[in-house]
Amino acid sequence: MSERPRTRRTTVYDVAQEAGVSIASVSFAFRRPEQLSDATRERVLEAARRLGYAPSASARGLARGRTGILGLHAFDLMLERAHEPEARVRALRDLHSPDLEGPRTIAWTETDDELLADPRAFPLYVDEVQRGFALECWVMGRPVMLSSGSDNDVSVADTAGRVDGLAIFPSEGSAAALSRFSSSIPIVLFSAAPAADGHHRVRVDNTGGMREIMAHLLDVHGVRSFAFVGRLDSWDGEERFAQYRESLIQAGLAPEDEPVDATVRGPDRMAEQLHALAAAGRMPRALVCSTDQNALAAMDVVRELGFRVPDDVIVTGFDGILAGRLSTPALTTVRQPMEAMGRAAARILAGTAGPLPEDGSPFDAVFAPALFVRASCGCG
Amino acid sequence: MSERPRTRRTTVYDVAQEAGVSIASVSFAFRRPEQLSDATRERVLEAARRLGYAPSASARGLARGRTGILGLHAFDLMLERAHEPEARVRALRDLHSPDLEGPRTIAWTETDDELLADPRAFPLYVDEVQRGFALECWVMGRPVMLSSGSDNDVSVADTAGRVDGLAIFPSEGSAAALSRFSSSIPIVLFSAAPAADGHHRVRVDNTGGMREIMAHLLDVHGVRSFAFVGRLDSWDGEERFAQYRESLIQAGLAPEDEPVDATVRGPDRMAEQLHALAAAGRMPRALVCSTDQNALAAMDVVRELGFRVPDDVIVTGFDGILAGRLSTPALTTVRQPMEAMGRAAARILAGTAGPLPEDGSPFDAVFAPALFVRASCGCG
DNA sequence: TGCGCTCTCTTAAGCGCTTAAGTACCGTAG
DNA sequence: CTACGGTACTTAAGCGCTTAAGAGAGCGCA
Repeated sequence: MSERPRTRRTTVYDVAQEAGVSIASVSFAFRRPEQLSDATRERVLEAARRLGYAPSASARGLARGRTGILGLHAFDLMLERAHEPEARVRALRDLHSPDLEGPRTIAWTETDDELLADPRAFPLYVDEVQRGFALECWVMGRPVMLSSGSDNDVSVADTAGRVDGLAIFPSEGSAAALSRFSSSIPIVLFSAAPAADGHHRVRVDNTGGMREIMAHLLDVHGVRSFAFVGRLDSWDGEERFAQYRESLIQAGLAPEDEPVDATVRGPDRMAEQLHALAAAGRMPRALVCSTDQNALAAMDVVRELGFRVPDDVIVTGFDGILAGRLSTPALTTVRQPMEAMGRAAARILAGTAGPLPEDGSPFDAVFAPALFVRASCGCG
Repeated sequence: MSERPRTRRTTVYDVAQEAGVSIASVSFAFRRPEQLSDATRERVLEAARRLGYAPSASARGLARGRTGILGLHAFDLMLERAHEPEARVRALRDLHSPDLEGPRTIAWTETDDELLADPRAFPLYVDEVQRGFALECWVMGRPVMLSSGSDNDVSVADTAGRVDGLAIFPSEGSAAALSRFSSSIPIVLFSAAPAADGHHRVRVDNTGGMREIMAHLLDVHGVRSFAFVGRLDSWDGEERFAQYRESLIQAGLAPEDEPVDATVRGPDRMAEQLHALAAAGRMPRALVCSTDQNALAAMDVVRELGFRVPDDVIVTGFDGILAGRLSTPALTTVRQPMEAMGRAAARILAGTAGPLPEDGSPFDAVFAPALFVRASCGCG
């Protein structure tokens, strides 16, 4: 441990003794100041200040039955991110090994900088949503708890036990684990399948967004050969792929049955598949990607294969993260109102989101995205 | 309220009854699995799963004497940010007024997008530090609590009562309020004055960083007329201004006594002062700014006055935020290893930062910054 | 057969608050 | 002088866990 022996925490008992009152009066001094005479209240507060009294949130939470905290949970956020720019993993380990000691200067290299300030690693979709969530909580005067963990029951239960309400970026198998808790605390799932589990939903209109992208490519650019890059392991991915296919069918084109697999974890199959398409001389005119991250990765691969973007191959994204605005060419995409979605989740959990639907069903807040036409499709 | 009547929280008693064991066994099933027979443990866990049991963190925290959470607190972060791009304030209010209701689509305008995705508002210095802090906590398997509030005693005490350790971006008057708690929980202050209060410090080498900037301007560009833009309301500001003056004196130049005041709250006096300098025909060759945010604001004003950057006036920053890389011209600045600093704070609080200095004094981790020469000084 | 040991599980005492209910006191009305 | 109501404060019972200490069963061994 890095800490010297600490003095026992100051409690209500200490303050009560110091101020010559009962512990109830100490509690009242903070929670119901109007119930005490000015003199007593001041005496108590002064004693508390003198003793460095910090009321135990655990005790308060236990007595009151709620913690006052709203939580935002992401499954394995760390791992997902650690794997992406492969170098990140190294960075994490390195920071673990050298012990910090005493007052000393910690050197820092440019390599680290390039790594740490990479907009392709931060801020991503979750970061912007998280920011909205946190801002809204602060406006309400509530602290926020951010957690990340695997989607096993224990981890989820543990998180659920710490908060009055929980917003979650769900993972593939987590829905079942989550529904279990929505009877005791409100749960908001971002971009999750409709469920009879009683949890609320905050999501973007994937169908509308994808329809806009496809309309732009079909009508403005007259594209007739497509491929979809992404995964079907999330509700967002499924909806986007479904509308992609729908749009092609409407246009009289035959969509493929499977997307080009763009996993961000494990071996990258996307490059392999794009290479295969190129080798077969069947590289499509447009790559419609499920996310901006997928799109940026796809652009790299496509260029590696000797194609120019957008001249030879058009690439589009989905989400509207900062990195897509900064890339060359800038990414044509559909932007989600991420901060607003985070805020909405917080308000739903806090119970300040307005009346529930009449029929007693949970909230299902669907946000409209906005098309941003930029250079990666040949416009702008 | 937005919530339907919720069922009472499931407790150890419920699980114990369901599984036909004592409450101690329920606790052991989670905390000391090896002390139970496989059969019993499974029976308990199954019952817990069936009942949707989420152990109360409040009760656990009370019984154990610690919460397991590390906290990061910023004073009035909201206000500070709300004031900066004036429009943000409006954005916040607007999001409060319209009630979300039932399943419905929430429209979203381009105006909002331009506002919300502005890199000059996010990510800033605190965001990058916060990210490092959160990542490190997650690596350790701990949740993070983020809070923001005024620097009155009650707010600080309240936050301190929720966590096992607290990292803080201090405000001007908060030091006194904070030192009071460092005897009961470890406290890390970012960029704070040395203090005998027993709190730890994580900071950047302001002196070294400013010396590098000044050497570059003096030696490479031969600048002989300067002004410093910033505030002296923080330790960082003080140190940077002090070294700025020192460098000028070393170069045989006479520094001014007061910086150009670049407040981000309340009326902006910087524009006024720069206008005055320009009117007097005394606009300096280089504006050395205390932060990147100050520098970006200064560039706006300088250009408004008809000067070109860097041709007429050189502008430099400090921090290395993303917005400075994206501005035109890109900002010559000194970059702090913000993520690493956030990580260091988390490790110090968790007690995994290595042994304390022999003499029992707290940690004082000083990070070396790195000079990034870009276009705003005429290089790059 | 009895003793001690291990393994498994239970009993029960808190942890530090909040709060309903109770008490003491004072001023005023009857 | 008593009755009464209001104010200011105290008493004491939890809230749902953790954990030290204890109990009981089963086992090996003398």
